[in-house]
Amino acid sequence: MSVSRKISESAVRRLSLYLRILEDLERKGRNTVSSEEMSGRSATTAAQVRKDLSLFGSFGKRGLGYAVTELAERLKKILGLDRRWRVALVGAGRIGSALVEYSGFAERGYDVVAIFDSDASKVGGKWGGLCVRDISEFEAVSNDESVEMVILAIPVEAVPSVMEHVEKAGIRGILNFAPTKLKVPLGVAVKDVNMVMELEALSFAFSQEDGEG
Amino acid sequence: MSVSRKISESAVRRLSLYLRILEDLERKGRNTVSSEEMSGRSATTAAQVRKDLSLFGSFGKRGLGYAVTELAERLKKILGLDRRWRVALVGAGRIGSALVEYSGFAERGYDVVAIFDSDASKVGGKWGGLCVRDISEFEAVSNDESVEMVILAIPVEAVPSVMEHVEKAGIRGILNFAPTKLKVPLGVAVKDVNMVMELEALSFAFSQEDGEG
DNA sequence: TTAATATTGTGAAGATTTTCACAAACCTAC
DNA sequence: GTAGGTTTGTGAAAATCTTCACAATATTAA
Repeated sequence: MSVSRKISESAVRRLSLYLRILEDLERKGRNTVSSEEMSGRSATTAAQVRKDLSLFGSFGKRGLGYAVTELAERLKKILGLDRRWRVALVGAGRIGSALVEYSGFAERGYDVVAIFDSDASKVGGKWGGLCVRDISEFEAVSNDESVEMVILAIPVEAVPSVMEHVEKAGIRGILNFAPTKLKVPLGVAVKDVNMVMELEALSFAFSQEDGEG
Repeated sequence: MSVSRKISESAVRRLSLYLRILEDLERKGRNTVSSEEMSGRSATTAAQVRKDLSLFGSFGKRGLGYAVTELAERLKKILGLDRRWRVALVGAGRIGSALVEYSGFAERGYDVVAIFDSDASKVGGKWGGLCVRDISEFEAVSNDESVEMVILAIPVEAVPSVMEHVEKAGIRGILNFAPTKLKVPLGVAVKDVNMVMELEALSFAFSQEDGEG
């Protein structure tokens, strides 16, 4: 089953959501689920659910629906969750702290195996069993530890110098919390998380309402 | 200038990004900027920039480009940033802590004016000048404090009971960090922030690469 | 004033995503 | 085995979003 089609970002996002729904159903002991029910829980349409899934194959049974456990397994595989990922955190600040302590990452297969900072007062400190390393050691350590992805929780000013290390180390996936668009070589995937932007979308929605009617 | 068209989510996201770029240019003392230059800094095309802006009016000068400061002001107004917003934080945990300490919110006009939790050991504690209140006080306090938006940084289990309070208080904007799709009445805007989902998109990108070629 | 150059604003074309609608497939009951 | 009810998978249609391409407009220089 080779997938040569390009899958849209929103489709991937929905797949994540479907997986979460399936895992909930699994906990509740459900065996099968229809696209109709999935759509009800995910703010889409049944047709959308079926179309999304059909991008990767034919997982359901007509007249019956989808086998919860089996579909969950398939989605995990599709999303690359049938293995563990080795992740490095860069930036031992507030956000970094919240992330490292958050169990959700480990549950999903993402293991934080190294933490870096450039602040001398933080380097050497222990964070949940890990020693905070100086950013200058990034290439060496991330190589030793087979780091595959990086979580960037640093201020905008620090981005250029940190990105040099990250590039040199050949990292190909970045979860970026810095409110700036990263310049990365081809083949490196970046996902931006920007909470201010989300709030702006909320106040935009309000402003629109008020401006009309 | 009434805007009856529906503006897409991605367009709003780009507007936020344009604003950030403009503010950077402003700091650097630039007076004008072309759609070409904006596109270079925002991973879109010049045509996209112009189209996005033209949804709200005609802000540029042909042959010259856009006046940096003026356009920034316009965008602020469009995004509802020409005023301050009163925000309540629900959930005095790790994520909540990181958010409250984060200066970016206040800089953009979002003031955290109340903090709530259901954990008795947290209630009464001081958080950056604010007293953590019990969630049962939500309606009363958020009414007194004229809360307009809520940041939900609570575990999934707590969502239903908290949402009851939020609904009753008539809140119309929610920034949701809980990894579940909220059920909200019509007219309530929700933005989801889900870091695990973003990581899943990254590992999906990797898995696709590996599966091909 | 006119020519040369730059850059916007925007219809129209193209691409992508979502929805529709229905044949095909499956289950249950009798 | 057949009828009746359900639900998938998927082409085709509709809707939405992005890119193209160029007339319109502004600036500068002579």
